[in-house]
Amino acid sequence: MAIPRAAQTQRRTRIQEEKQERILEAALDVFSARGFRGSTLDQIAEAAGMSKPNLLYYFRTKEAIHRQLIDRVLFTWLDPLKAFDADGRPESEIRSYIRRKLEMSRDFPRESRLFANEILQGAPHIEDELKGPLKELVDEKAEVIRAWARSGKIAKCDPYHLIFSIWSTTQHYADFDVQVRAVLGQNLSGEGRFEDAARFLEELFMRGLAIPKT
Amino acid sequence: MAIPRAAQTQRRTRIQEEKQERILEAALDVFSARGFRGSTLDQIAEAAGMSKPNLLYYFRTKEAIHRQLIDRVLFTWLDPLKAFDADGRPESEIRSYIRRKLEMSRDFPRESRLFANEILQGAPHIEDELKGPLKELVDEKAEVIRAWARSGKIAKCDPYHLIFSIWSTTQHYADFDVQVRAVLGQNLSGEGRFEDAARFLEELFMRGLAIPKT
DNA sequence: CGATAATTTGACCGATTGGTAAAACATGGC
DNA sequence: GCCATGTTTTACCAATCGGTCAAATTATCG
Repeated sequence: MAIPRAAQTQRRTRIQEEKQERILEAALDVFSARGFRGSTLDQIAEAAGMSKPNLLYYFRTKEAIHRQLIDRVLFTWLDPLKAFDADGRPESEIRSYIRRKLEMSRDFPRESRLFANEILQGAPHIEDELKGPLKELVDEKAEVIRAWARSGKIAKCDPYHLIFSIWSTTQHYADFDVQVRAVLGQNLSGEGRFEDAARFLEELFMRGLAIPKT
Repeated sequence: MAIPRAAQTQRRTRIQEEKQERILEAALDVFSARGFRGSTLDQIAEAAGMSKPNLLYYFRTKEAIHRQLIDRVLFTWLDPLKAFDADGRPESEIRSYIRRKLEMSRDFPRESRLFANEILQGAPHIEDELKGPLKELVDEKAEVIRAWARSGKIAKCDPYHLIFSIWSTTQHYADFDVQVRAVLGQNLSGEGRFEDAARFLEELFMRGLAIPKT
């Protein structure tokens, strides 16, 4: 009898964990490139090098795979923002936040696109997480930024839109990679584009937030 | 006999044009919300208030509908950038470009999301348009910006990444609308958020591009 | 009116979808 | 060796997919 359906029991053998990891790896490839609805279990199974029923032995449904991926991404996605330190120097905090987000676009483009796909399509699976943990974290950090502005350490600005602009500019290089490459052309679309982007964005935000010298 | 398949002949009656318009309207709703692969002809047909075979009488395939939508969006999407005037004052040109792009996110969010969906999934249908017309236009305008920087009218910066950052920050409010609303919460997520965004972005870019006073 | 062309629809098709059943296979402890 | 547990595969299913077809319906026009 095959009662236990690996996914249901608490993870046991290392074999199970390895297989589940292989599936998630494959699913990340497929989901991030084609969206949830556009992806098929056959594609994921093939990418994971196993049969479809075997895949469904480790995850009960297509949604279960997607859900677990999204949960992971959401968690690691918030990490750089958490590191935002109220006691640090505003300039270096913002600068390193930009750099870290940009590094994530460079090193984890699939995760970024998975998340973007989800939001684009109305975030049907994670609306609660957005309105809950994400909002709370952003609220907290927005207050930090606002305090910096009040005490004259940076220019007065709307902290929420500042955060949005850092998110959008950095994630752009992962989510719109095809467009970026197409526009920059062959000679400029190498990995150096991330260096250029970092330089540009840091200057833009540093100047944009510097206290105007009176 | 039903020889003429409205889509194949040159458009004739006004009825045909109206029906095709209704289909494109409905398809924009569906495609922008669910992506190409995630959308079904039945959904589009229902949204357009007609049967599926009737829909296929006006467009031969699902792809044909999508293609026409994409072509339209691509065209109107380039419009604000085309208006970028080399002879204008840099400050007002950039400022009004930002404003115009932001207005498009506010007034045509579906079009923005349709485009975003396409790019996110690797732009399988429009790679040529990106590498051709889009790249050429951006190259041209990038040269304008570079000239402004050389002649000291704005700060020195990479013009391509400047354009990318304007694209990403403004389109963010359409493509990631759900997230923006969730983070801002009920009280702040009204239409006023576009005003706030405009104020923030204009200041950010104006300060970020201003010549540092020596 | 009648006739011809344009439009709309119900029934249907093969392919693919997410998912299941059950048997075959592997593995490890005794 | 044995049996029990865990894993994988073959065969299959109902539902849905994009799309076709022929018949029914509606406009158009003399």
